[in-house]
Amino acid sequence: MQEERRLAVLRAIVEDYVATEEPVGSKALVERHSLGVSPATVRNDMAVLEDEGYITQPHTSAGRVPTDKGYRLFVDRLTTVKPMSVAEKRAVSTFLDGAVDLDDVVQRSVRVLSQLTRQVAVVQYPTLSRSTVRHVELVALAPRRLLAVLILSTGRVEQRLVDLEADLDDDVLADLRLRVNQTATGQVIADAVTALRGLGEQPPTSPLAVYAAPVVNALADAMSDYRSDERIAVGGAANLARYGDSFDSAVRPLLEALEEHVVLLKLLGEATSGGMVTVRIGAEGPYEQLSATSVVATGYGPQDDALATLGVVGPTRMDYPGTMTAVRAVARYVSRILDEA
Amino acid sequence: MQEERRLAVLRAIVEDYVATEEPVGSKALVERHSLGVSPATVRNDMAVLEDEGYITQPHTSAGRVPTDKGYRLFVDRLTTVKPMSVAEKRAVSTFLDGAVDLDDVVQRSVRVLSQLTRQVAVVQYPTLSRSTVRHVELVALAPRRLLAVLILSTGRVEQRLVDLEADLDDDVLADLRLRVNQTATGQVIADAVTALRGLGEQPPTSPLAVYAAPVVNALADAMSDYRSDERIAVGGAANLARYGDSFDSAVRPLLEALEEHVVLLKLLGEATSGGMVTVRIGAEGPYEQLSATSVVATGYGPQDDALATLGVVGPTRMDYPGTMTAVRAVARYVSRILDEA
DNA sequence: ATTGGCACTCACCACGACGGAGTGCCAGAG
DNA sequence: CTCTGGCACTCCGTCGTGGTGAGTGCCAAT
Repeated sequence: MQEERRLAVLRAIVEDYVATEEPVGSKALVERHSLGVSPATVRNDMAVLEDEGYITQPHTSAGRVPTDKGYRLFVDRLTTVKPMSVAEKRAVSTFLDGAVDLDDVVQRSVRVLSQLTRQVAVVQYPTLSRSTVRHVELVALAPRRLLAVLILSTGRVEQRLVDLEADLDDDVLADLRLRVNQTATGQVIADAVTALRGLGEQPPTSPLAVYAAPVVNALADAMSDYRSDERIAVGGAANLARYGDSFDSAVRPLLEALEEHVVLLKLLGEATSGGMVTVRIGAEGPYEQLSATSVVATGYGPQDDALATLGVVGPTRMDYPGTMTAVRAVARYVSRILDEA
Repeated sequence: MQEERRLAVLRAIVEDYVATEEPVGSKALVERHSLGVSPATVRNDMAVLEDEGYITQPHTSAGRVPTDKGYRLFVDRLTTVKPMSVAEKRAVSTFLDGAVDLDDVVQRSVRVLSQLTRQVAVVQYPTLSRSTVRHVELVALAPRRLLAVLILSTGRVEQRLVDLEADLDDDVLADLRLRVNQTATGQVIADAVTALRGLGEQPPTSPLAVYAAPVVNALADAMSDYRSDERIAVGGAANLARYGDSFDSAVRPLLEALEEHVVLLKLLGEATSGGMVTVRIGAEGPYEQLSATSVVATGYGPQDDALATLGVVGPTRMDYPGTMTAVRAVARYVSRILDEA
């Protein structure tokens, strides 16, 4: 009985604190929420909640503020899924449907997500590891230089300049193009890399010998290099301005992190699939300096295959239910678009 | 005589204010710079400078602060070119030399520039308007869908998905590819667009009729669309954290501007070439809200052809000589790289 | 034209008083 | 055993107060 009410109190505290950004006291609580008990009772509950570590008071005789542990409990057990408004849904779909290519999809996603959550949004470009090679194109740029273009099943296009040690011959180039495509097209990129390596080792007598190696290297480089060096898009940094207070403690380290894409990737964490949204609260994350920020993320990809991750970062004091549904919705929608492509 | 000293005083004020970020008084001035006159004299000079609008005092009986007009005079007449240190030069060259393709060059430039100036750096991707079409590739993705890849002389690659109204035939595709390349390759993109439009109008009897139009449209779209929607890279936003004070007045609007690439492009302004660095100070710029920020920019491109612009944005109170040389140096270096490619 | 002197002006800081929100505890009621 | 009303206490934030010091403007002297 009392246990239930205590949780209700915690929920109320979190909601009020998120809304007002100010420590919330017992009196204000019973006024704003119809808990059906008196402030004194709430005070007792709050004392217990504080003992258990779910809330603290910044100073004696100030209201209470949720701790990381409090937010955790709130997220795990107290959130009621809040559906998106029709207007929001339409906004997402119309905005994302206008995308012309994969890059555009990602960039638009960042935009919608940051606008929807009024937070900093981060979207990882779909990982290549599971994608396959659609086509390889070799284009002569100069007598001894060509451009290798790699087209992947996700629609992503990678390019590499290749310098040769001998002048190009159109016929040889055509031959090489044919062979490379025969070897790589349709393969998952991991397999394509090994297959190509084989192709690179031509008997020195073959007219291909001079060209094959550098081209193969460039392609393999583009593939494997790209797999680890995963790109991401960031948007909504202007929302950081809303922090107002706590500039040094929260905004500065976050601004720094936003430029370090490696950090961001680690922050987003492992992609989870199937509509599961991961929430990492404050110090639960891997970075000391970001102990005042939370991450709400989820995986996305065709067939809900979690090719990549998207999410938002924001202050621990954030609207978790709203953010979670927004993240989930955008992930779903992007996944569906990738399905179609 | 006095006129000269007054300018020296202005220079000293600007330098001190930039260094200390605090209003500078007459006594401190004569101590830090060997002006050879007494504080009282300096005070008289400062009174004149204030009358002429080059400096102001934030409050009565506080030190003086340069006005926009003061910075302008400083930049136009009082800056002594400050060469970069050898270490800095080497840092720029080694960092930029590692770039693998055009995108990488741009991204690395942003990084170096922001680190060098400790300011927010902005680099516009080379404009396409003067670049020529190197090659067009058409790749079948599905029976009724193909990917059009546009390769330009700058090394940039654009892609567009094309949906067809009839199933693809390999021969027709090859024919189309050939024709498109014959029409477009080597042309400046403006010309390529008109030439392609002609190609799009096939007699309905031709087997090409069904395919040509959508493909041509996609390509023309990619070209003309891209010309206006110019991309830019931004870096060093973390340096905004150094503003510390004046958060609302300076950081917030700037953060907002950084996401609006259109705004940034306008801010960078027209590309200037030939080593000329443009400085726009505070309210001289086109945006009311950015009246506390200055822009230092210059054009760059192969043969110093000002294909695009790069620069930094920062507080009006910034180290103009240092920033100008850094911007100039990076622009030179990037131009040289583009020359080679 | 420059300088030293002098009175004046404020921003800034430290100090202390005070009001108010909020708490913890206790005794009484259900 | 749980809830409630009352009460004393704590402490943050704010506001006025006065002192301090950097800096100025003006003036008479050099």
